[in-house]
Amino acid sequence: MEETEKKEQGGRKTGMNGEQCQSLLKWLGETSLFAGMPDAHLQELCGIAMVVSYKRRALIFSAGDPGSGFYLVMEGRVKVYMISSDGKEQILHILGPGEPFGEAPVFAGRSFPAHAVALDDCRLVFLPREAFVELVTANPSLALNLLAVLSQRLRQFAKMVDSLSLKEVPGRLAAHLLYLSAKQADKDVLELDLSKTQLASLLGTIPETLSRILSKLQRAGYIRIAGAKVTIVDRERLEELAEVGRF
Amino acid sequence: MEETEKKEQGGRKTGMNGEQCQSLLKWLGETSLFAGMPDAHLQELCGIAMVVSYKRRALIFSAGDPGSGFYLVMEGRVKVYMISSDGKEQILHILGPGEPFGEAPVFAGRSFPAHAVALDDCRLVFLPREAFVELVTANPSLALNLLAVLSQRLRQFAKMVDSLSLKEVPGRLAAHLLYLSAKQADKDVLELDLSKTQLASLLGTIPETLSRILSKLQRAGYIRIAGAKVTIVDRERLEELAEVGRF
DNA sequence: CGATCAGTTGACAATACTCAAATACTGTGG
DNA sequence: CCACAGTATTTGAGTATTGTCAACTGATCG
Repeated sequence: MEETEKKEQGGRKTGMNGEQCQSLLKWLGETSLFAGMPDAHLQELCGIAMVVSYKRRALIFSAGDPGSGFYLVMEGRVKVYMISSDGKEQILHILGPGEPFGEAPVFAGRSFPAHAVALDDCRLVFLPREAFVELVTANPSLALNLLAVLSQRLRQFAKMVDSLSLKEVPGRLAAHLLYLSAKQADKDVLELDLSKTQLASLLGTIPETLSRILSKLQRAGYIRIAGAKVTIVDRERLEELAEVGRF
Repeated sequence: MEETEKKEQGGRKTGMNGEQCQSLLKWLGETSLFAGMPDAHLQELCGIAMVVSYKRRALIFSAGDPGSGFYLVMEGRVKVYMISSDGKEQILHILGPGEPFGEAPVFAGRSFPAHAVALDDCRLVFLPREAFVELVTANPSLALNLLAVLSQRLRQFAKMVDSLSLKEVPGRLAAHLLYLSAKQADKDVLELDLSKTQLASLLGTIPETLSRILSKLQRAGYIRIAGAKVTIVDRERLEELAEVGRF
């Protein structure tokens, strides 16, 4: 079946033939969440999994929506964020292939605490709550993987809280640039994977402020900017800045 | 045995006789983490658990310490916090009886991401990692409880990030007062359970700023302050303030 | 080609932090 | 029980960082 059928918010559920199911199984087995799970359990997982597609900018869920399950990113990137009453957004996470999101309502509370939209055209795996909980119950190693993922995320949040309250924007920016640098192959030439407006939201500030601080860092000889390409000129001082948190 | 023996940082391990072990078992069974666990497993748990005492202000662990296990608060309160390079602190959590802390390193990473100190004289249960992981493996319902606790904490953090970046101090303070109000029996007369300095740190600000904003709210007729006692005078407007985030 | 949106820059305002000092509070040793 | 030392809390004056508003440029997309 290549047929697609509409799901509420623009998501499209794709039916699977046997072959597609096989490849899904293989893919699931390679995610950190399901790594090391016996094939038999992966089979079951495939049985309850649905592949859904979202176009760039499509809303995946909103804060307050009942969380009937959670998602795993296959392709594309997803933004999880909150909005203040006057419309300003704070990005909580950007998730890429292999990463799960929306798990919180599966185990605690019953609704999503934040909003999620597709940053690119996306393919996601949706895992419905009940079936998934059964699977966790039957499968301790899955539970341990999950606990590891959530624990890791708690650490990230702790760092985020720390840097929001203890560091000024230049410090947060420096830390983010170094984070990108650590993730990439070319350690000194970074490609910003987000628009500067989105980056501002991730850093808890606004585009104007980010723009000013980027030029300030360039003038001071820390970095060089060319559109979305940022070159680290003086890594030492950038590290110092990320550490101290102020310019 | 009433004997106590020193543990590194001022913690004292208390040996148990059979009767004490029974009461520990009963207590564990009543925590949300271990609620619903069969007695047999609680027995095992008791076998690996150690009760430790910390005096007020004693350091329980520091960021970077290897996490050989995690804790459960029996009596007293514990503060989990981070420190900036210039010595300012940001409180991440205040934990009371029944609440676990330090779980992250058990499942992800190997070291504590934050510091923890006793706010009062405390009794804690310490659960060593290896033994505990085995227990989780053998006991799916424990895993689900744990997942619920971590998910709940993720929600809290999300809110914290949200309010740190999207709301100003008056908004965060208002939200906190309403939170206290919701937790207490007397809905309108609140007893601040933290010193104002500590409350400032929890709200991501400094004592001077908190002090000024408290008086500002009092002058504006939102609340009345008498030492550590805060009376909510105009709940509606306080809710409005917590919502909008600005004064 | 016009329209919308992302990014930049300037002028200004607001919020919160720093530093300093006065006062109140706490706990401890005598 | 008092005196003292060390904290907490409050207030003032000044500063700094960031947010707001507005204008302008340049890119992108129908």
